[in-house]
Amino acid sequence: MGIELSTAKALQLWHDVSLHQVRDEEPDLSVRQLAILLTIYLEAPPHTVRGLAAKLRVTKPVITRALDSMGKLELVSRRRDEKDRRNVLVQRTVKGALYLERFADSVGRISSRV
Amino acid sequence: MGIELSTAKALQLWHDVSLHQVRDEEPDLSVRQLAILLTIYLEAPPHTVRGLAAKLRVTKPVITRALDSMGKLELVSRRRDEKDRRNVLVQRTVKGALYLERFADSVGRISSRV
DNA sequence: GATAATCGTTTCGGCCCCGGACTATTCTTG
DNA sequence: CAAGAATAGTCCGGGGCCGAAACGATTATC
Repeated sequence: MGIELSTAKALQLWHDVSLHQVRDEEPDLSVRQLAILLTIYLEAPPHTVRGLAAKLRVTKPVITRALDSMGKLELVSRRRDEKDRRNVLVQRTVKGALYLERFADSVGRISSRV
Repeated sequence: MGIELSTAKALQLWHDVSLHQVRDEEPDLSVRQLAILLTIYLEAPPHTVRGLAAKLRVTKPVITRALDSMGKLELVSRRRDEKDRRNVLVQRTVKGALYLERFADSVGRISSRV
């Protein structure tokens, strides 16, 4: 019921988007960072370090470091959970939403040409 | 005409594919490496270091290093151009073709669920 | 209240990538 | 044939990311 992307078109789309991403001097996110960012913005909160690590099947420091670097770019923010102060709640930001909006727009534009 | 990917579906597709890519510990390619690999396989040869660097708007060492690491994985190979021995011709390999085929298949499978 | 479990972070040594500058080789030009 | 241009590779100091392990803070268990 989905998009029905043929093999050739899938590769062409990935090629064009990757090229666009590499060329653009946007803050270059790694595959892992982008996966984390998209999970935070597309899946229902709350998001914790441990939960993200389990979902991506990576170790906790990977999440901590990615949140550090994306936090510097203000794409995400952190807040202590007051109910259980061991937890950190990862939160969305305006800049992060705009970043993904731009990204989705460029994918959409490119896909209409593939 | 193209694929007509809506903004929401574009993000969902990228999320699912990135997640799949991060989880599967396939030889982990960076965004740049994947862009180079796709360019080699989708655009018409010949491919030289200088040409790839210009197309991606990165420096030459980036291409050399990426070819080194992807060469170790046997995803691409290099050959001297006998017509002009200053040039190196980047060539496709069976493993590289299979790698991209698997990648495209997973994108196709995921897109049909988005 | 003492002990154990949980959570996020930090530390550690190692590895890879970055771009600018430089080198070696191979044409091209005059 | 000599001088310069073009090409790919290498070197260098800097920086980021990696997983395992140790750590401090907090909560749960008994």
